[in-house]
Amino acid sequence: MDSFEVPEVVVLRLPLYVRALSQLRDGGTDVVSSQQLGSLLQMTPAQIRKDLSYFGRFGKQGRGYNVRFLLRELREILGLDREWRACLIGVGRLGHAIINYPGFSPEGFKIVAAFDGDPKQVGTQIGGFTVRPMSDLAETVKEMKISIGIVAVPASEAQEVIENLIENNVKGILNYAPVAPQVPMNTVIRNIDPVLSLQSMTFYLR
Amino acid sequence: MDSFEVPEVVVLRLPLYVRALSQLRDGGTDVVSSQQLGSLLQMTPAQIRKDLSYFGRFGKQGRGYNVRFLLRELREILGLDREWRACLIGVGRLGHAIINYPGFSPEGFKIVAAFDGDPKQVGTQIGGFTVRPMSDLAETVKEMKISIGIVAVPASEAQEVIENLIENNVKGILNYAPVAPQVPMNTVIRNIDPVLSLQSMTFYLR
DNA sequence: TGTTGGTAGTGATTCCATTCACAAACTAAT
DNA sequence: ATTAGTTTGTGAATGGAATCACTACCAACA
Repeated sequence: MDSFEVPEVVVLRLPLYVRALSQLRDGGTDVVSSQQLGSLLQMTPAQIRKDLSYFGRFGKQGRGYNVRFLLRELREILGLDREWRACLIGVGRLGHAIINYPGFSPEGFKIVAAFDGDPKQVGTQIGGFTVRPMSDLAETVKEMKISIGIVAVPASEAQEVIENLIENNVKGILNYAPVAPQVPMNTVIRNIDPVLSLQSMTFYLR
Repeated sequence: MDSFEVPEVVVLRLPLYVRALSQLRDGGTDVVSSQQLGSLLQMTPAQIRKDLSYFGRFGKQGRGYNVRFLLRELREILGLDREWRACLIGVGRLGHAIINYPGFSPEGFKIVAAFDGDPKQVGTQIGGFTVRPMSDLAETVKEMKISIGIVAVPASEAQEVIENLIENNVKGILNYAPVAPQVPMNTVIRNIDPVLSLQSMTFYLR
């Protein structure tokens, strides 16, 4: 698609629209205006309309957007109309929490394998999975068609693990380690780092 | 300070500098140039210099920045030169993981109390704390000088819990619930939402 | 003590995102 | 039909952030 002409900030906002639209649909709303959506999401109607206009014309003048239709379109644009298979690397405390997190699978993100570099962890049972050694990564990724890697290893090992994933053609990385890993341009990385969030928050709290 | 003239994006980057500088210091580096820091953080030297210039003049021309000095200054600017006390709301799986997460306290963020709305959870022991009922929030926040609330309750309860915190003068919220809560302008909220991250990632993976 | 190489700080510039504002188009009611 | 009231989609205008490019400055060394 013409992914390159769409500003990244816009792509980052699309999931917010998806979530809001899902709520509206569940609440029985059939049609919504950019005005209403804007007040729900605390943003200007103009921004919503402009964002959507990058991808097509989804609304009806004088009326608004059909909730179900727009939702379906946005989910397709984001690639959410199919299942995404992910593997977890690192089955410590954080890894446990991730594998048991109930929010992923309803949204189509399925963790299908767990790995750990520590031989003591390998073979143990976690959340229905047998923990695999890192040496199995290549084979498992290929066999299970894994396209996303969720990294929950200590900071010191994160870069190495991520490089390992990338070598095995995993192009999406969700990184929980408190580092800012270097990745090639064709891979997509998202960092989850609560400490960074807190550290910028305190600036405004002093 | 003159918090209002500093763009928020700049404040969001300061913690990245803090982290990189800490690593450099631990690695024995005394002086670093914006060039070096830039290649470490994957950003342009000019941006780093401009960012820092909002707060003062920390470098020496022809030489660079003294790592320890700049680190100390940035930590002070961000308010990281003191301890921040936080409470956790919600002691389910996610809450457990948060309370046991070892990354907070080395950075000066101490969780000092845990709450839950579920009467069955109240009184149980978790990570060294006795879980308190929500009715104790006001008193505990005041007594323990809590300034940050970490929200790990189901989406349906998040808005209410957050309003409760705000009413009790907690002005910083770290929200793990998959919602975009509405907060007054004088409170600072940061959302941790891995599903949103994944949903924007897939756009580029299709 | 000059000279070379390098770097910070910063106004000017460019680039990009957001907002504005309006024509076109739809609804509903008279 | 006509009209009044909405709302979209979008070019134009605005606003703000990133980059450029230059000056002032520092260190090292011949």
